[in-house]
Amino acid sequence: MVLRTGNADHRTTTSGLLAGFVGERVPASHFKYRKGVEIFGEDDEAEYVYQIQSGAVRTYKMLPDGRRQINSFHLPDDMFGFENGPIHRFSAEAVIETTVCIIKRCSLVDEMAAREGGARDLIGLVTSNLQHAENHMLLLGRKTALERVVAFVHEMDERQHRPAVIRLPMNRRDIADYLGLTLETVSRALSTLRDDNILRFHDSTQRQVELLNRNRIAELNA
Amino acid sequence: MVLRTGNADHRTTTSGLLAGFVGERVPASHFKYRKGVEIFGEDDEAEYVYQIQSGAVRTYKMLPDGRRQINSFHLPDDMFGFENGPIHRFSAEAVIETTVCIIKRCSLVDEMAAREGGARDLIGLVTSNLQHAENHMLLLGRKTALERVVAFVHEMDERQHRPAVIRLPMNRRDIADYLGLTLETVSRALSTLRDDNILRFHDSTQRQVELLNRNRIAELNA
DNA sequence: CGTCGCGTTGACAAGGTTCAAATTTGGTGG
DNA sequence: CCACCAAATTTGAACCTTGTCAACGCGACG
Repeated sequence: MVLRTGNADHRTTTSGLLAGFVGERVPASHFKYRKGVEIFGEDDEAEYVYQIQSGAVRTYKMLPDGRRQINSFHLPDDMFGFENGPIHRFSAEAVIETTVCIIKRCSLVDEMAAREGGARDLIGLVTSNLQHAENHMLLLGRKTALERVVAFVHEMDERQHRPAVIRLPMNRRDIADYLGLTLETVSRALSTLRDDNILRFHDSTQRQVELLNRNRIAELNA
Repeated sequence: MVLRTGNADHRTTTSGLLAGFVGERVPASHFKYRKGVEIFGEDDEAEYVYQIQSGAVRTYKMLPDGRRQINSFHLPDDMFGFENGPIHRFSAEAVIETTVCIIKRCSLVDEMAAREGGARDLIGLVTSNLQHAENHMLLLGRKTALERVVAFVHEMDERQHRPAVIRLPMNRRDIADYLGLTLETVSRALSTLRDDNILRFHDSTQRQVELLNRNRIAELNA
């Protein structure tokens, strides 16, 4: 089975793809959102497509009683908010202070459709999201708490290109709502991994993680 | 990679969503798969796209130790197996005896791309899968066992156009692997719904379900 | 210097899983 | 036609992983 690291690989191509448009024929502007601010809500009109310049965004769905499921985290260069229909199917919020590049959805779609191979790129964009969702369903439906947390740090590691120290922009509750757990369970799993010398924290807020044993991580992630 | 032709009943006709294409310029044939037979495997070459004529198909991913997550069930007229890349990201099996219409992936994609608005249709196809996956992540990450089973019968009810009696082609284990539960938990939840007069079984194998109170179902499904 | 947000940890509860057994059904072969 | 067996489903009981509730520590910030 091929190891698919979320949609990180597609996302990088995506940024290049978008670079070919923005500023040439598709108007774009920049916006800044402060920590915790909503970018768009479920069922809002899908007017814009977003690309992150700095910061981090969570997209999520909620149940009426407040239970929340985060679909994905978006990091610099990632696009989000692309919809086929006229309505957003989920909400988006800034996890920390975030700068985004905003493109009008209709102009992007028109331009892409007109361009040679543009349709294929758009399908690739949606497909990479679908691929991530498929992997995440397997995680949510069938993995243990420890496996989920391992998968999470692995994903973050890959998406930050295996840095010396992973920086987590989100808090434990966000991680929990992404992994279908409680924040306490996430905390305990991370402590277990720390005690097993698989990772180490580099700051007092426990948001900077060094992976001490990527082999074990990859093993546990199988 | 293999197109299993062992029990094939080979013809060349057309129906359903693809009627606009198939038989005109895109060659198609029909195949029959017996209960439990694999249609394609994860990482197989994605040579064909499939549309169900009769029967039912499950698509799923597996972990090395055998844990399984079913992404979705496909019923008559549904398409499945469409990939952007050259490789299937999951496996597909016939839940019961199933007849499918098979189209070569490359010819379908070419034809769709050439056609006016065809690209949009393809994106819509992928998007509807993504939408289902997003809803399913919410279910897997945040819903209780009873809520999941309610959501399942609701989905089956809708997809069979609210029949007098829902016919479930899949067994309890399939339902469990779709909902991220065990087959025992699914059975217990269905028994609870039966005891609460929300549904009733119409046959000895408990595969035919009558919904006695669609309002309660819709409520619980919120 | 008090408060608040965030994270960790402990004790306990509970929802779901595991293991086991009984029942039913459908299929197969004698 | 009947005996036998495998597969599917239900149900019970024990167990365990995860959730819930609470306490505590720490740093940031007004």
